[in-house]
Amino acid sequence: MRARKPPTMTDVAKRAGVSPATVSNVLAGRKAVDPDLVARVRQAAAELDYQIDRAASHLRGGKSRVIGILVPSLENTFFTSLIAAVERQLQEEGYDILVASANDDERVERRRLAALLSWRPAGVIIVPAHDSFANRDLLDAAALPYVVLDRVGTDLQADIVAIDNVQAGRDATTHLINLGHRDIWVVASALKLLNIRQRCEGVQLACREAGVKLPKFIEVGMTFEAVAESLEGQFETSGRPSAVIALTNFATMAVLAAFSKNQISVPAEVSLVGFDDYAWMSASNPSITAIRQPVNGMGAAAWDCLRRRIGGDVAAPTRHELTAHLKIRQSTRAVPLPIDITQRQ
Amino acid sequence: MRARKPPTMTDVAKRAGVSPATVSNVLAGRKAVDPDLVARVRQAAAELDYQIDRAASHLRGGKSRVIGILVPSLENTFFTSLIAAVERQLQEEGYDILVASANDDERVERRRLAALLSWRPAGVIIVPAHDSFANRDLLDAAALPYVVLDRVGTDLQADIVAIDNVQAGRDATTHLINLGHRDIWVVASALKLLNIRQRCEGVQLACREAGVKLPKFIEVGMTFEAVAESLEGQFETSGRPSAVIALTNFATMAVLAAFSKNQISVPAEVSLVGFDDYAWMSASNPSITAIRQPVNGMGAAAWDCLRRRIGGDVAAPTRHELTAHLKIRQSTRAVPLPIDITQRQ
DNA sequence: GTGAAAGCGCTAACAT
DNA sequence: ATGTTAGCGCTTTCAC
Repeated sequence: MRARKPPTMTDVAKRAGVSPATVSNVLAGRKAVDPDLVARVRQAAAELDYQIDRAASHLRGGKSRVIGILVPSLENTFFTSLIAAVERQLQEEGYDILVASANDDERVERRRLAALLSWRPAGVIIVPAHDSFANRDLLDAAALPYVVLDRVGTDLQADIVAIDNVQAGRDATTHLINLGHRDIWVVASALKLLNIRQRCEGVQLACREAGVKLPKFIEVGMTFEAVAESLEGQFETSGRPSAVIALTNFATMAVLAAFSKNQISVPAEVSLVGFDDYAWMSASNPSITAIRQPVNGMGAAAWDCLRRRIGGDVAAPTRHELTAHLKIRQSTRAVPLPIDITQRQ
Repeated sequence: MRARKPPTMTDVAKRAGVSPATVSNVLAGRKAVDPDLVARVRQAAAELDYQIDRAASHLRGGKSRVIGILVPSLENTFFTSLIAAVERQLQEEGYDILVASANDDERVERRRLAALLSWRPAGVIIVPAHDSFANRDLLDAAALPYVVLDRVGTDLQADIVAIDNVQAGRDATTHLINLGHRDIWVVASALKLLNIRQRCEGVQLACREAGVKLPKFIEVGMTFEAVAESLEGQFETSGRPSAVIALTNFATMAVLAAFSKNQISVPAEVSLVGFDDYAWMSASNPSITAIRQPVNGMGAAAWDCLRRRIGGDVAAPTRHELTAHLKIRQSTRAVPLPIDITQRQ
């Protein structure tokens, strides 16, 4: 199971009766080579099951064909879907991906990023653990192309791919307002992340546009238990909302769990708009109305941008903003009672 | 954003006034070095933000500190959780992971595997796309350690980490039988995968042990629509079961969706045991009784095994079989009517 | 169009 | 204990 060393380019060259340089040229298709030699080289390579050593190729050539991908967590489907989308694109062009998780911790992120960089990848795609993105200095120092996904500070001088979070928040809210909801709660694990704040902004915007009172924003923590507790506390002090917007896929699950625990029925008693669109949301009963982020589009856009940079594009950093779309299902419905117009503010 | 080259070991050596070899020894902690020089080297490295070039290190040293991970799909949470578990272990020991998806296609798997191997990783962890695992020849030819996860043929001469699928199927079934269920359907996207067949075996075993009639096994396809159609067809010809066991997490979702579409209430009308335990299953209403695979344990076992091999262990291939545990929630409940004893066979 | 030779950044053997 | 040297497998001038 160990020991036997893979054939080298020199082995192939000997077998084909040519020089290593020619083998290199044939296999990389870099220079014009006599068709006869091409055939001999290809056959020798096939016979030996030759596979180029990418590390050596990289070392000498300075070009690597690996991309580093660093995400805050590999336990969150949103990030792994992003990785899936990127991998789908990359592999077609002969690239591979080094994947690492920051485990939601900026110090871990720094360590993992350094590790990825030590492979001298052709580029990096990163979803920062925090939107301050303190570790970008490593990327800048490494002087390689990178794309920042999803969580992004405003003033970042870098290529960015994100969704229009304000619009996403606005669409969700407008949908609920159109259904007659006036008492909306907005729930997120943490309100400090920029993309979450932007979603909140969109919510407020929609309310102001409709002349509806602003919703309550609730930060609920990172575990199902914490979320249930927060919400139960809110129920006691403020009664119950007519609708809830959950701003992440985790929040969506946690709110559902809390409702289920408190025997609050969706959508009969409370409507729910979730975030991110995953299979379980359509399987769930009721199926969940959700804001669907274009994960594939984001992955494709990131790679598109990165490839251009690797190719030498030196244009100013770009910001790709994709649009999230509301997928309406069963978890939202019109408020059953006539709207009390005096509630408007 | 490009151009600037990272400092090399020679740069560090010059700055510290020592030889490159000493820098190497200090940084790798391989040989005893004078504390004074150690300090100088470390400082020089820090000042230059030196990061070792792992490709070069690998080329020269023959040891790589990358592990290739190949899974059938990156869209399935089960596989990405496995990756997360492995990454968590690996990174602590300075390893990184190259990740690739076979996209459920053996030919793609072959290409991706070849790509991973061309990095000459220290080892490979693979969940084969099919349990025939035709592509293992590539791995054997590469003569490097690898661990096969989850989907495994019986006679495989390799290190294997899997769960006891028979036991898992048996536990699910026994639970239902104990609740009085006698008319059980077993649902899977595809019945040909070995681990699925083993789960089915466990189901039959439990039935025979309890003297209960064997369940109906239904292959339902890979999309929600296909699953709903299959099940609806079965309802027409065979009526409805009192309980369903879904043998994968996808099947679990799809069955739920089909029930929801046909307004079949869980668990009032039908009990449901799902497979794999994910957050949404506890958030769902009703929460889903499920067979929980020890994903972290599997990842840890795989790395444990692989690391030993990398370290030179040449013992005979081992098979690590972990146990899946039934997590009982709300989607299963006792049949409401007294059991008709005449139904027993 | 092809080959010879140099060298990418590092580590392991050897010499000091 | 440290430095010198050679060379991992490849690509890239530069001769021919």
